[in-house]
Amino acid sequence: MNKEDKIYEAALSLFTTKGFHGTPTSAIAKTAGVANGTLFHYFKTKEELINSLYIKLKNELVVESVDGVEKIDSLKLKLEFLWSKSIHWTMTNPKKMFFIQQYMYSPYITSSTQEEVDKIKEVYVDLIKNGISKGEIKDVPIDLIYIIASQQLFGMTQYLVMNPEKYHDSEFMNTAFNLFYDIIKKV
Amino acid sequence: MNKEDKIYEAALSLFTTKGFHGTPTSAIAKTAGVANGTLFHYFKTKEELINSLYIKLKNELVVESVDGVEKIDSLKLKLEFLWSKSIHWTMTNPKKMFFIQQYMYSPYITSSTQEEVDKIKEVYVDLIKNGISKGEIKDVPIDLIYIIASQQLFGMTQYLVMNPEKYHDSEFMNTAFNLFYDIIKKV
Amino acid sequence: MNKEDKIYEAALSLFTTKGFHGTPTSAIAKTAGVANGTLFHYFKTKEELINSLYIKLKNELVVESVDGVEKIDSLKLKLEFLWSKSIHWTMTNPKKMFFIQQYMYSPYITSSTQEEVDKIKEVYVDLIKNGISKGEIKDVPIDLIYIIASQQLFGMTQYLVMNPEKYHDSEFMNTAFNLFYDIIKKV
Amino acid sequence: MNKEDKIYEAALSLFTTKGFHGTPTSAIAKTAGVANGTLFHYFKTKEELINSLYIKLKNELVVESVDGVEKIDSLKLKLEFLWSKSIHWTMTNPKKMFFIQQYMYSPYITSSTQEEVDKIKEVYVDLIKNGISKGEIKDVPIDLIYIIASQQLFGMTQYLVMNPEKYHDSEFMNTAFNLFYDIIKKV
DNA sequence: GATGAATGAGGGTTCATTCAT
DNA sequence: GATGAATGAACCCTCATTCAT
Repeated sequence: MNKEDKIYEAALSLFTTKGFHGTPTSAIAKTAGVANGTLFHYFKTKEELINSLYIKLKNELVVESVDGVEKIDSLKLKLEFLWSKSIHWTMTNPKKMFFIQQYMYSPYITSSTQEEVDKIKEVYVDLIKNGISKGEIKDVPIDLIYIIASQQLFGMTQYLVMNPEKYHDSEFMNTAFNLFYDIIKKV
Repeated sequence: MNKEDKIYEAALSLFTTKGFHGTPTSAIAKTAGVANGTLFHYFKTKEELINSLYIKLKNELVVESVDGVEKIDSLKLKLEFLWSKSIHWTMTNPKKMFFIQQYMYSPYITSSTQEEVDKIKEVYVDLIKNGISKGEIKDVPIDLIYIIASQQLFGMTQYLVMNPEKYHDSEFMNTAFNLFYDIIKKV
Repeated sequence: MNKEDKIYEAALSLFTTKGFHGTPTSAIAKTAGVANGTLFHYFKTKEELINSLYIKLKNELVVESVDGVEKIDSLKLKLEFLWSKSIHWTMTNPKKMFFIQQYMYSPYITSSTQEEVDKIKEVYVDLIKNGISKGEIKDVPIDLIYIIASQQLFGMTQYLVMNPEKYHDSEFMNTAFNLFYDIIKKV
Repeated sequence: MNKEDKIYEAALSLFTTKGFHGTPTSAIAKTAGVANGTLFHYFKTKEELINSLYIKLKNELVVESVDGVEKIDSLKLKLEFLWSKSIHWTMTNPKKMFFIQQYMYSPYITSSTQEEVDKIKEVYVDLIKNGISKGEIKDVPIDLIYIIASQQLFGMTQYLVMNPEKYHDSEFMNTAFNLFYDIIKKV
């Protein structure tokens, strides 16, 4: 792994377990196995590091979830595809999802980062808009749908991380998806 | 107001706007109008302060939401009562709710605090159990229901804080509650 | 015991084990079982407390050692009497002797305290002068004799505190005294 | 001089004149001409600094006193050599000896430091053992001899620091050594 | 690019002392 | 006399960041 990625990895691990201010840059450098100053070659400041990491992970989540969705026709199946891919990513990378949840509303994440991340979510917003215009999704403000859907997804991932055996229980996972889909689908 | 409460108030305001480590204890003391050392007379450490504040607010939310619910019979109405009281508390104390959401998963909140707070949620868990046994709520793991319901409520409060005019739109609020209730009610 | 003495006792115990600056006045008050402010009724400052304690203990050592010496005639026996009484006081009050040794050269003990304590030692100085003029003690500067004799005594008490069984071995104690007396006696 | 040594030098000077707690680390750094943080680059804590300094000085005293002693045959001459070299070191470095005496029994010096320093004294202990077995030194517990001999030496240095002109009075110095040697030599 | 010694501002916390009760 | 809440100056130490190598 190159040094930049080693730094990302160390930062992810330490920020989630010790918090932003509980993690000295020296500890990140040590864990990453690089010199103290090296960190500042790749990231101008500690804040730049956490913001870059945040964007990187959000992107990763979306990119991995979205890959292949265009081949599916039905809206419900598209949503199920995205939902299960997102869940899969979380189960494979629990620390990453935990990081996202933890820093989502933190003051370390700048508004410019928020804006950049907001662009990524367009993929989902378009899908919802489409669903509403086709009458498959409730005609409720898109922001609200988006917020509630993501919160719901986060809730589910939290539950699965605490009860990982359920992840392989396909009956449960089916119920779980419906718990998600029922909120937004038009009756 | 006594000095302890003044410190709580200042801490709430500063922690939500500047973050935990962005808030020097000196700033809290100054805002509270007390001497620096006084803060440490009431709270052994800065971490003890944020944990105490967290417990206090969680308690306040539950106590104020629950007050009066015992007079209601129907489960759905009970839930609506709790839901709207919770929303009401949030709209009246947006900073407090924001604080709770922001620090919920932060490493500053110790596991012993989490345990103490978990006791409070028993009120809700009992209600859900009851609903399940009466066949009014989906027979899904209680933990899951609880997580998803609270996440959903948080999502809604976020939306309302950003769009406060909707709070007085009773049609919207009705839809909103159903968005919540539909997830958990047995079909 | 009255409060002043309780404070002295607590201070002695804490100053020897934790040091002057390692002992908050609050800890002294707590150990003494009095209120924080009470300490400052009896001693204007923390420094006044340690100085008073030092003087008190030095006095106690001399007073208890000297009591009865006037009835003895021979110089050697007078010295043996003082020596064994001093050793006895140390074995009975090891903490007190340890305190004296520890703070003897510390900057917390003011020069005015040193002067006051120096007056006490006149008893011994007179004895030495007398011995020199009678040709029983080496004709060496009195200051030197005094310093060396006390250091030697301190050395012996240290050894006895570490090997308390020797204290009851009268043969050893006899040798020990001669180790002391041989230095100063004229050959 | 390198920065570490500058810090040692400043610490020695300030600790002896102002005491441990009377010396802020900031004052040490300023006197040493380095930045505040630099001190903590070399010594994790203020306590580590004083302990390192203590060990360093004790070592220095022994190393400088012992150098050359192996070329001497007679026990008495060996002792005289060590004694006068120790006195010489003290007269050349009075602050250093004062520091050692002042902190010897202080609670800042940890027991692990004491243990490390105790190893150094083996050189002297071997000499004493040897002397006892050859019948030249009194057959008294070695610990006792060691304690008393060092206390006596300390006493002498104290006297000489207060009366430095005596240091060049060879008759006095001769008497002084005998005052030391008489205690331990077998009659 | 990589290093790590050096920096110094900043912050949490302590604690001797005061004073109203 | 006795209390203990309140004070705020002072201090140890941390740590993001720089820069000469």
